[in-house]
Amino acid sequence: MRLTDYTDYTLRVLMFCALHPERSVTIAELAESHKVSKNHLMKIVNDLARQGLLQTTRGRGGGLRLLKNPADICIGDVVRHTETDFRLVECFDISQNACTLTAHCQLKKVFKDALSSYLAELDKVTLADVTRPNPASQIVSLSPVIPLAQKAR
Amino acid sequence: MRLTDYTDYTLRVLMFCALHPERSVTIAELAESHKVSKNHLMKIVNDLARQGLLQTTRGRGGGLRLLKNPADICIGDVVRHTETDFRLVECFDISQNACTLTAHCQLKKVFKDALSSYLAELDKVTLADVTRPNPASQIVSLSPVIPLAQKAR
DNA sequence: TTAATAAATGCATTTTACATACATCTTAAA
DNA sequence: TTTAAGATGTATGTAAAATGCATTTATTAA
Repeated sequence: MRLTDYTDYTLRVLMFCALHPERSVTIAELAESHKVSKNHLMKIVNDLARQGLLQTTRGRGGGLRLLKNPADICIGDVVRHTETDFRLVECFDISQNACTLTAHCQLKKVFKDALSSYLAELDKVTLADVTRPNPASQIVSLSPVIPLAQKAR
Repeated sequence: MRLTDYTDYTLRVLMFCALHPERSVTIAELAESHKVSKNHLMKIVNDLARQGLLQTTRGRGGGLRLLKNPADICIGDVVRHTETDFRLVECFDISQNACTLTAHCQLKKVFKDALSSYLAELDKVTLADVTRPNPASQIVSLSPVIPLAQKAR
């Protein structure tokens, strides 16, 4: 039970854009700073653009910009879009339900409730929440940022 | 984001045993009735035995028996054992944390909370709960069970 | 004591989703 | 008109999961 890198990177792209609202961010820049395949990011960015979350402009000086206010972008919704396969137990998929315990099988409901609960938790949080510096992170940022900057080869 | 078949089958094995407390259940029987690889079930059964949930006896007349009361077997605990990879976002794994947004990254906590919430929901339910016939299932069981029985070739 | 039955174990193979790479095209700006 | 950016489609690589195969060990009944 794990989220895909796709979801992970999607959130990072959004966060990065949210942290640089004053300028255009390029895919190349994101790929470099996060050490991810450019091609992979391309698909992610493209999907986000189709969803209306990002504005993309091609050509020199182009790049990405958030189209919505970070406070209006809900993490739960992002994850619902990126995670395509929420199949939890076989009974979920009615078309190939081979469960011979059907009469007794209440697993469906149990896992459905658990998933709802999971997503409900994510729904409480917006992009603004996860990009706003918090007390703990302030401590981290006291240390020089040079090592991190150097990492971005 | 999906559970493995391993988890799915594990729960089915437990349910099947819980539904037949009066006798020994064999792996061959489970494999046939659930249309699953016997080998796969062997590993599952073996793991359950190691966890102390099942008693296994080899040889003629052998098979499986639940060692605990179904009401004492919590679905959340079962899933915690079978799902080995709960990695949600990269930051979860400190050893290879390459997140350059660390100072601002509160994703960790968000997904940790969501996961807790997910498992907490599963913790509310026991094996006894999911094997006890409920009103809805009674309706289902009104229809003849012959088609399902025939399916088990 | 031997044949049959059932689980235990280790290794090999297949499958599948995900990730990555490659190639080509389109758009826009300098 | 060249360069920088994203768009798109296809192909390949990869790792985890699932399955298959072969052998061993334990138990019971004939």
